[in-house]
Amino acid sequence: MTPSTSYLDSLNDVQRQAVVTTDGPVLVVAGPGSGKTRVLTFRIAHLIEQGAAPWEVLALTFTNKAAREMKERIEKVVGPRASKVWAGTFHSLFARILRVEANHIGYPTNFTIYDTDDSKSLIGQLIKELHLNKDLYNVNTVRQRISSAKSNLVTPKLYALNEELMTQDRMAKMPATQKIYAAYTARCKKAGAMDFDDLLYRLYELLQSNEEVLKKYREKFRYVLVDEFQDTNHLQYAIVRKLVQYENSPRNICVVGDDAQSIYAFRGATIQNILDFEHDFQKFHIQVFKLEQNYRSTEQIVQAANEVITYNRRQIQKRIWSDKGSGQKIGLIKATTDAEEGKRVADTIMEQKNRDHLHNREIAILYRTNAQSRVFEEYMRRYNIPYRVYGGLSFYQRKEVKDLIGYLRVVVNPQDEEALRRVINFPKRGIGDTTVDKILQFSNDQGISVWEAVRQIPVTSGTRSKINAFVAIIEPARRQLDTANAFEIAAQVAKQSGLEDFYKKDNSIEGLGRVENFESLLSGIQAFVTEESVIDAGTLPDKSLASYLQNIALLTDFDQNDAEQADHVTLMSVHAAKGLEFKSVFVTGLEEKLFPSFMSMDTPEGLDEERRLFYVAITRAERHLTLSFANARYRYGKMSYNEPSRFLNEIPTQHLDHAATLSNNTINTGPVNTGPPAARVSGFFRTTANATVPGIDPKDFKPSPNDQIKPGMVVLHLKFGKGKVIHIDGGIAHIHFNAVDNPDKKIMLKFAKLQILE
DNA sequence: AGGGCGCGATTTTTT
DNA sequence: ATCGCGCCCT
Repeated sequence: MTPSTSYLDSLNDVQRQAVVTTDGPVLVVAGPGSGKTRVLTFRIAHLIEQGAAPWEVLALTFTNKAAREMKERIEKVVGPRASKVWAGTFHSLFARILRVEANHIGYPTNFTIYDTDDSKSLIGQLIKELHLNKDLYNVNTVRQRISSAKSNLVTPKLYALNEELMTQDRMAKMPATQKIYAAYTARCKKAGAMDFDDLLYRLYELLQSNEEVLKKYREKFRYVLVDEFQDTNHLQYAIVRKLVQYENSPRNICVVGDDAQSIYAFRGATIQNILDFEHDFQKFHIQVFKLEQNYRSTEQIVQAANEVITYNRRQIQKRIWSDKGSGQKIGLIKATTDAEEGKRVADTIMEQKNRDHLHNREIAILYRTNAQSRVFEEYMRRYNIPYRVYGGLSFYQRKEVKDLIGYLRVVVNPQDEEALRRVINFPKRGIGDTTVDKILQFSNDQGISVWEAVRQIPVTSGTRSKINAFVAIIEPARRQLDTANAFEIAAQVAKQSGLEDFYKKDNSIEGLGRVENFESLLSGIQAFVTEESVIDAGTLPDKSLASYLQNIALLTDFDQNDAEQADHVTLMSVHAAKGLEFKSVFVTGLEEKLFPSFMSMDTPEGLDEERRLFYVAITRAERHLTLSFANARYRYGKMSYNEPSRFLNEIPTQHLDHAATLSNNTINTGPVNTGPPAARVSGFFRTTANATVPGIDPKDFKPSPNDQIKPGMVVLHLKFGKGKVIHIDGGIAHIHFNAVDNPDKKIMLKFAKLQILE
């Protein structure tokens, strides 16, 4: 049978090579917008068309979204067979394997997945139990150390033997970190719980310790693909290697990545893996394909990106190119304040919507830190532009959601110590910290699970009846685990636990929001039992509570693509924008110490990562790219003044829209007397003109209450000087200033500081 | 057990 | 500014 290979026609030469080279190790270096996902999905489709069984293909991604996208696109080519492909995130696919094999490593197959909060809570508990000084032992720091140890295959034993780590801990005055790590590992195991790192580490352990299982999966996964390879950590690569690197292996491994888009080094990702991959598979005729044609952006944008990235030290040589024509130059907004930046971005969006007929959904505002979103939200509302902010607290991290999930977790796995601690006395039922501590201690002393401790611990009769009240919520639900579906149990627990009433009692605005979340969790569970498809089908093909919990443990907000169709402007951090594209992109807050972040700018590595982040940001744009910065912005409650970002200077001026720059330059002022002196010289962005109106000493300036400002008044503004209020309209004052080039300003009273003169 | 106050730090984030 | 914390007092 000659398989249909017409899908190959839509690929360029390099892409096609990367798709049809199905034997032996392949490294695909894929620049932004170069059709990476296309290559990956077509490659999988091609494998299947060439006779591979779908279930022999393992395709690993980082996000559920990427996995879903990939599956959908494979299905378009090969049909329903696509659902049998093992395509998913590292964590979800490994969890799926562990659900089957966990007993080989001393875990129950219904193990709980601890999220980051659970890990932190347990570490906090251990710091307490080990009588360590919590001023010296910071929970976050310890968790980081443990996480990074696991990601580097360092077990508690190896940790103790590692002089470097132990010395670091001693230097940081936390010499018992290894002890915490060891205790943490034991307690997770005792609770039948794996944290996110464990889903990887325990799989590695399994493959390492059990020849039979290793052989089984080596034979099963004849084709292995890894997306976003630059984001993998050592542990992930170790597992991949374990699966494909062995005697007589066909080594059908294909990794796809872009070193220039590595922006997660801060959480353990290492582009060293790309270099190691080349090295590790060199003698097996590794083939390297570079996808350099960019199908996303115009030349101005692509060339600017190329220039910027040359400032980085180490990189795989490549130069992306585009045949989409020169396109528009890159816009630049120089604002005096963050508020003005917000306004000018909103103005430009209005302009683009009118002139270029852009839809809201084709526009994105990107920033380095989530805190920057506020001003943009403000102006989007003011201009009536629909928008959506991504990031922040995810649905599943909300307290009211975690509370109910906590109960459900105890129902499914009563050994789950973290969930138990969370809910045993919430809503309050008179079981205090002292009692909870006693239970934990009893559990540890007697070597029994926390649940057995709850039931057996000898206590006063008053406490006993309170504990029994709690047991009476859990036990009946447990008895129904095999017969009732997830929703039936959840609805019952929501009532009996008192959680539902607790939240409904609160009539504050936030309280109503919590009720809403609580209910939408319940309806989500209902949807889970009624709907056919679930995100990662195959873990458990049933509607049980256990199955539900497994499904949501690895979900994030991003996966709730409810409003994805809606026509709104997107506001998100640059990190969150990775992998996305928009017709028009605004990269905002381009100031030293913000982007690049002050947290990263003292080391060359940190700065390089910030630059890659900038590279990612600008390559999100298809046609319109606008960069912006403010001379002054509110940060941490005070005004701060920073130089324009060095990254701006790294874009050749020929790509920048000077017309726009000049016409908007009228209010490009330096800081007003206060703030650090402008020390940095080079670079055409350096602000030279000081447009501050002479004769005003900020010390004498006393802003008047904004509600006293009325039309006809003469007011003083720190930057613009004296002006006359023409009229006020919806909180916006139209003021005519005398001393600036662009005299008519619309000023929002909410933000403005104006002093009434007459 | 729980509320309140004062202090300190402040990026990015998937699973 | 704001949030989270830890501690102390009721």
